Amino acid sequence: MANASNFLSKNKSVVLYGIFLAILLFLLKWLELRFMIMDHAFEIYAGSIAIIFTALGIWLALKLARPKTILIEKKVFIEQSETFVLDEKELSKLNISKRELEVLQLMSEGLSNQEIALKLFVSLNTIKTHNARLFEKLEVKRRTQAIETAKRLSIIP
Amino acid sequence: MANASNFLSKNKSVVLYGIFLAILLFLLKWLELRFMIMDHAFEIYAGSIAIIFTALGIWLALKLARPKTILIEKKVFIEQSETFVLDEKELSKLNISKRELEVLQLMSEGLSNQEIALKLFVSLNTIKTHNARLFEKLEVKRRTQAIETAKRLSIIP
DNA sequence: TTAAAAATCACCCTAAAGTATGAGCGTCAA
DNA sequence: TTGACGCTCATACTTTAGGGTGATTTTTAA
Repeated sequence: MANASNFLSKNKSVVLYGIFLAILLFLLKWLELRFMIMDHAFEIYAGSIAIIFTALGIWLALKLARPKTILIEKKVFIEQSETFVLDEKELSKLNISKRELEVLQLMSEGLSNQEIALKLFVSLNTIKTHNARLFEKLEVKRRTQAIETAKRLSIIP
Repeated sequence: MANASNFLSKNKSVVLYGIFLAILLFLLKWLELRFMIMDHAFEIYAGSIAIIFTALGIWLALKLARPKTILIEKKVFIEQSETFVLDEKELSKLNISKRELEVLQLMSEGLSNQEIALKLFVSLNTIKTHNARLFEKLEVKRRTQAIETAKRLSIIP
């Protein structure tokens, strides 16, 4: 859509130029006929043409050249929850298992160990074991630190 | 590599202009020949000069013009940490004091109550009292929930 | 100035979290 | 098949977190 109008506006210049050129040529022709200087001042004539057309070329080029600088800064505000992509590299680097990640996510939602255990149909002790391994792998001492670190590393949203 | 085709597509108008010019000149020539107005040699010469210098002008303009148009499309995914603005309305609505907010922030950084106490030069019991009030105001039961809720409400980054 | 809110701290108790160690079971690749 | 790994669970213990209550001292606002 923008291409079409763009092209038109550019072509308009071409058309204008063409008209201008025609007028100019006819003017020159008229001058020729009027003063009959063709044979005597040929160099002047040719020089004029050269200068005029050079200027025309420059004008045309500048006119048709693309706008100087278009800096489109597209700011995309998207919430983390929408944007979140799990950093699998980090995950495998830290060697965190699926189950551990699951526990970590529930932990970050504010669930207690008991609640996590109930949700995952396992015992409280199992969750504690997962936690211990998680803290070891994330090199932290508390669940709050684990959450903080995991979020920073894009392991959880 | 891509420059050549790029140049062509970008300067389609210029090429079109050249063709238009040629057609125009030939048209004029044809008119001349048809009506036998002038000597042919000069016309061809002048036309050549016009074409050459127009091309020169275009070339000059394009060559000397400022560096190619820079079109930057910058997608800025603004991170929470950069964007964070404290929701003061929520804060006053919940009636959370400055000190409590301070404790909440340190809490969210993964610090233990003891560490927070040391950092703020107060006793552990004081922190516990702050916590209790915080949990009450945020209507949560655990620090992890407090952090989760506070982040959701934009009370902490 | 005076009441209300904020900040401080203590004590006691319970609940939850975290540590350490050991072990059973299933899967999957070498 | 064997050994590494993941998941599970247990017991025992320590530490931290949280609840309840009461109290003192600043700060702040009416």
